[in-house]
Amino acid sequence: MAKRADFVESRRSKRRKQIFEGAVKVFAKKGYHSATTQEIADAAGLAKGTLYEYVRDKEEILLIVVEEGMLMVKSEIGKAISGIDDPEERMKRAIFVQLKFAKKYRNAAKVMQHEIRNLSVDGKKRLSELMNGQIELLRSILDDGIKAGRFRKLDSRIAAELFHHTSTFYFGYGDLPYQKASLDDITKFIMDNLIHAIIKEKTKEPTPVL
Amino acid sequence: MAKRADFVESRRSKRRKQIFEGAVKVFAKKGYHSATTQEIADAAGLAKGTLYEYVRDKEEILLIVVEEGMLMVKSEIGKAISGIDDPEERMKRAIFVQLKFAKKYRNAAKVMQHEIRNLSVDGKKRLSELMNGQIELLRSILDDGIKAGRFRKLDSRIAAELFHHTSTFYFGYGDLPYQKASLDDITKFIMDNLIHAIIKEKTKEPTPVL
Amino acid sequence: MAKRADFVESRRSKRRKQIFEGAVKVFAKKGYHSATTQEIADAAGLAKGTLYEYVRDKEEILLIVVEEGMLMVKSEIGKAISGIDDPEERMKRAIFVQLKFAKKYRNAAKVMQHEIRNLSVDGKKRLSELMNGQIELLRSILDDGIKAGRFRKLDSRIAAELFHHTSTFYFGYGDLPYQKASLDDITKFIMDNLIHAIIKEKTKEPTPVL
Amino acid sequence: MAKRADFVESRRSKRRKQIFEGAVKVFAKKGYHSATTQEIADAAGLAKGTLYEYVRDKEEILLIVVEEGMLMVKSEIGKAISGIDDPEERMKRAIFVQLKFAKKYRNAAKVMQHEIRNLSVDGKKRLSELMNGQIELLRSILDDGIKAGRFRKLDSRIAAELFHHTSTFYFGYGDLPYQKASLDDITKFIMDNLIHAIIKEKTKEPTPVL
DNA sequence: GATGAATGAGTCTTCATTCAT
DNA sequence: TATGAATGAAGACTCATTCAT
Repeated sequence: MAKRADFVESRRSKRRKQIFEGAVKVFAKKGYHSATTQEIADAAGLAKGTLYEYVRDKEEILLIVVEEGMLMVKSEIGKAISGIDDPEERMKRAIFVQLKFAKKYRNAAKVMQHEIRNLSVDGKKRLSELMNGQIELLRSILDDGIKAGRFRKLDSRIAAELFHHTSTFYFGYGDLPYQKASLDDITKFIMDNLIHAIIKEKTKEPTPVL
Repeated sequence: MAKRADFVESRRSKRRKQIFEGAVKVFAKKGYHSATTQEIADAAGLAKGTLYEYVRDKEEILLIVVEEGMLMVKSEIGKAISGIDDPEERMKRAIFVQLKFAKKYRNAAKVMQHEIRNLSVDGKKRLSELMNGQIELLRSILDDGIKAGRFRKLDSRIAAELFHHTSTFYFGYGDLPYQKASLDDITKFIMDNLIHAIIKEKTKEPTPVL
Repeated sequence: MAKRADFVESRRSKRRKQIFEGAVKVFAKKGYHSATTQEIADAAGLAKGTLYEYVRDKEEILLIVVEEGMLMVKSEIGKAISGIDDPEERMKRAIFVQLKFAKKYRNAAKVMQHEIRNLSVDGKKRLSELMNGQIELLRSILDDGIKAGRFRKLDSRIAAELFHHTSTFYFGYGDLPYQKASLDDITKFIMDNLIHAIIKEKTKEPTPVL
Repeated sequence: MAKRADFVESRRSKRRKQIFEGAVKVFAKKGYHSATTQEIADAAGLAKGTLYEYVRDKEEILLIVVEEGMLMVKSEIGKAISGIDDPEERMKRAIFVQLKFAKKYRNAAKVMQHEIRNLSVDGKKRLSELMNGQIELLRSILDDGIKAGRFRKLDSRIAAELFHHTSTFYFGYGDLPYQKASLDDITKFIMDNLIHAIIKEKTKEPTPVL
């Protein structure tokens, strides 16, 4: 039994958690570039030097934040749609999870939306796979719905990307003065209306005369 | 005839244009924070000191970029919908202009989407008004369509904000490796499908017998 | 008759006067280093470029201020002591002129006291001669008084330098929060007390008994 | 025993000392404004970044220099007059300490005299208290002497300020070409002559005839 | 002569990263 | 491992001086 190694590993993961939570707070308030490693270390309850024991450089901190956030959403979506068969319901739930996540992890979400572009090429690649996984999940839901004749015949990949993006919009909402709607109103709007973009309307066929 | 003043003014606006174009290039490639004033000056064909003759600080450069971009879109939308009455057509054209703009001024658009949050409170306020104007334009189109019974009865303000945001999504598209769709495909998708989120489906009323 | 040359010369001297007055205002408020040539030009009612028609560089502006100021004091002292014979009276008047000058040209005085050290070696030499002339004037008054048995036998050169410096103290007075005495009180103090440092006291010889 | 805290504190004060000594050298040679932080850091034997670990900004460096200098003089004066009762002797010693200090810390003194005006309002306030303390010390000596009938009845506050200033004159002496007297000669002059400005001359009272 | 736009060298200051303890 | 002092490269901004008009 690799008790020693386990102990080491558990400390590492505890530290990563600390860093994630500290960094989310700081990034959300000041953005990636304006945040200093000192502030992140403080928020994480670590010394600046210690930070660098667990992280190659500042970019890796951003990567931790984004990855950790993605994994959380993905896992929650998985739970939310398991056991559900109806495509429309599955789609709605998947979207709803993203919106719910935005409320709970507003800061991480904000960071994810805005700071991805600050990553290096390598960082983007590493992240791209995660986002791709999430989008493919949405896509599979859409494809099922199309096959079942419940959704419009559309490019499911693009639709998935757009839906994914729409929920990120929701994440950063409120930063600009003109953005005054409540998050709940936006949720409702998306669930009630945007969904029509994909659902095939049941056009009431004119009942035959006679 | 204030010839002198005119000359001075025309030079100022020429310089602002130079700065706009230089800054757009640099911001698009490196983002606001990573761009240096030296790089912007170089791209604008000005000396660093000259830059500061026309701009209070780095933030004002960003503001110029965003404002100029907004004004361009606004003016193009205005032209595109003038003389058109049909709400659906107006809406489609408004969206199409935004998408077209994204192709032409890809860099400015990218900057607008990503760097707004880097503005100071004052800068955000100044910008917020511009964005608000644009959103209100979309909203009025939606309201007309709702009144005419062509659009679903929905919260037109939120719808306008979402549409506005959706087109900005399009702007930054392509930055991440997984984003492989062509811009034309996305345009088509939005025009063909997303529009259903607002259009009231024409349930074919049974034509009256006789 | 060199009319043309005269005209040119009169404009030059008019400009120097403008520069002197503008620079005094600006230097007094901000000090030599913190003053910009733009501010000086503005205060002088000239364009920045025009300033450089009359002045080699910024240092020469300081030189103009200091020289002009010195010449003014010197000329006023000359007038004040002409026709007076009593050494004590002459000394008092010389000092008084310096103090009076300080009230009238407070700004120039402040500048003179503080910014001389900012001059280049050449500038210092040029100025040093002027100050030296003023000190020698005081010294000659002191020497006369010593010869006449009215002043203590002291190193008249050092005494002159110290008196000269004492009045410059007066110039900058009030800049620091603790300096609360009125200028008039200080004048009175110097005239009434400091003068005893040089005057030979008439020790009342005990009148012989009988 | 707070050994750790002590160690930290001792390093801080060691660094402040280094900065004080480096800055004094540089300021004395070039003045506050012309000195660069790089030069100061070099003179202090620190990296530029390290400088800013111990100092908020350039102004604080000046403040350190002036404060440290003041404290040194104050402490030396205290030692010099302790145990002495005769007012004239106390006054002479106080002055002498200032003069002696000028020889030993010529550079610091020069800086103190010239650069105080470059301080911000806050800096001036902070410093003003220190100078005030020193002046009040001189004043108390003067007041004692007046009460004892040894000094002329004069405004002791103004006298203290003037004496304080007179010794600062001595500090910067030698900068201008015309200033050729030796420091020792000036010391002698002040001790022998300037003191008469305050001392009440002993008019030999006729000894009562029995 | 007068002007003020243009220039770029020069400065302060910040902050990611290293490393001795 | 943990720490935080030390480092210096990098960047925003200023301003004396020049020069085309």
